[in-house]
Amino acid sequence: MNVSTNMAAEDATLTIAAAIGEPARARMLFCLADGRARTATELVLVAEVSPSTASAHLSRLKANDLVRVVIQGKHRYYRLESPDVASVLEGLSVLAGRGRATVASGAPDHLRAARSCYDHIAGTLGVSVHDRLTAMDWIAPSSRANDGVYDVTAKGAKALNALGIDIDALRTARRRFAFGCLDWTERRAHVGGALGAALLTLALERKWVSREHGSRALQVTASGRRAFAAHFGVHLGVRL
Amino acid sequence: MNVSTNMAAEDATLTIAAAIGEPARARMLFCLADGRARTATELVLVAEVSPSTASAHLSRLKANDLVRVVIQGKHRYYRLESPDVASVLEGLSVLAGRGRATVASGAPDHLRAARSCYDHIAGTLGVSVHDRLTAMDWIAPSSRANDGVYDVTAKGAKALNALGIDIDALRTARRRFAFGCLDWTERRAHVGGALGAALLTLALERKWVSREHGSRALQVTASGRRAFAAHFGVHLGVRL
DNA sequence: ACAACACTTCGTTGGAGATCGAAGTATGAA
DNA sequence: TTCATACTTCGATCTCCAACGAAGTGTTGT
Repeated sequence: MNVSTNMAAEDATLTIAAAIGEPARARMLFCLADGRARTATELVLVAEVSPSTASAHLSRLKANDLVRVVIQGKHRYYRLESPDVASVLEGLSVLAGRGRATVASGAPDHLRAARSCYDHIAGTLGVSVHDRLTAMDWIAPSSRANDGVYDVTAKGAKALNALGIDIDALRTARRRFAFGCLDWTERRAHVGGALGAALLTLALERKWVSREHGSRALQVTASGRRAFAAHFGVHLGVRL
Repeated sequence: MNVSTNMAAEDATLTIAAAIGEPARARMLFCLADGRARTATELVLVAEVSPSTASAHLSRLKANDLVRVVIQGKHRYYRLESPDVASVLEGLSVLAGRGRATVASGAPDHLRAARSCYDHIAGTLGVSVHDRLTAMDWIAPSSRANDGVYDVTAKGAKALNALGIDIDALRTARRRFAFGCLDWTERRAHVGGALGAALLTLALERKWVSREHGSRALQVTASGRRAFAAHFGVHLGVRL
């Protein structure tokens, strides 16, 4: 039983890796890595293959639980199945980058500083926000330790509500409320789940950050710089 | 420049994924995931291919910096290039396991509890040891924050030396002294690097844990249970 | 009802790469 | 020296799967 389950697990793992390791599929996945959903036609364009070929690729990605699809009228919206997929993608790219580009010192600065991971904020900005939220006791590891899930404290709920985040609404969402999402480049956690998504949405709405076209990079605006300092005590130095 | 580097990075990442996503190569990598080195012939056996085929696979893995080889006489010892490779392997297997086996609730218990990751202790045991070492102020994040690297405190050096770990020797080793190695199953860090390896070696020597044949699982012995409690304050309950 | 669009399914083709055996190099052992 | 072992390189198959176009299903708009 031990060996056979091991075999099966290795098999499934290998299949996942193979699914990622094909140019057209990889392009699609990287395109979805910012957490936004795209139609099949949009993915046809980034994959640079015919619609029929793209369709085959997408159904394979779906079969392997790497993407999830929601049908809306005559459009099919594809998105990553979970933030974990984005994390693994990032892990692989760290491995890929280490060989020759150690000189370049990790990711490009604008990507290190702030970027989206799935639908929340990652990079040094994301990690800093996570750390401040923890330090200020706005969020705390949930009762069941070791599973990386967070709860919002009473103090945190008050403060976040004041910022315009409806904590109660978030709690009733079907997805995990908040969890520590591992960031490969930083080797630290940032806030994922419904709360993480709400924070990114807030930051985009208030124009604290803006998405860079066709990239996961986030630009922190001048007002955003002030806002992160005022609300969270996160000071984005010019360093790095 | 932005787009082109993005493309190149995606290309490299995709190549890594493809390298893992081939049955024979995946079997080799999983075999090496416990951090021990094996000869090419041993890997021929686990890959279940001819020597010539295995040779081609190994040179590809080497070209992609997934494994490193050290030639010793007429033997070639292959080992994973870094703990990061093992981590990515684990990340992929978490993705693979999530689809159908959510019912089985993550990894098998004996793997969750204690296992080797590369050459250090992972699983709940590894995470607990990491947390206790931090809580007792034996290790602390190094001056350059956010890079996941740890230093040993004076207090920690004394205590670890008393346990038979030669801290000074570890410091002169070419590899990183200690860092937080991300554990996908636990979503928490355990101690990696030279210190992590030394801890596993110590635990094996003193028979606190024993390796399970052909698996990364570690069996905690009765005396190990007592030792982890006495030396580190890690109490391995019967729970889970 | 009909046309335009968004995708998928099917059947065929083509090419990359996994495989092997045979032959070659290097090390160690008798 | 000679044989055996450990591993690689080379050249030739062969298998798998990505690719496409053509035809199908389903949805929206007019």
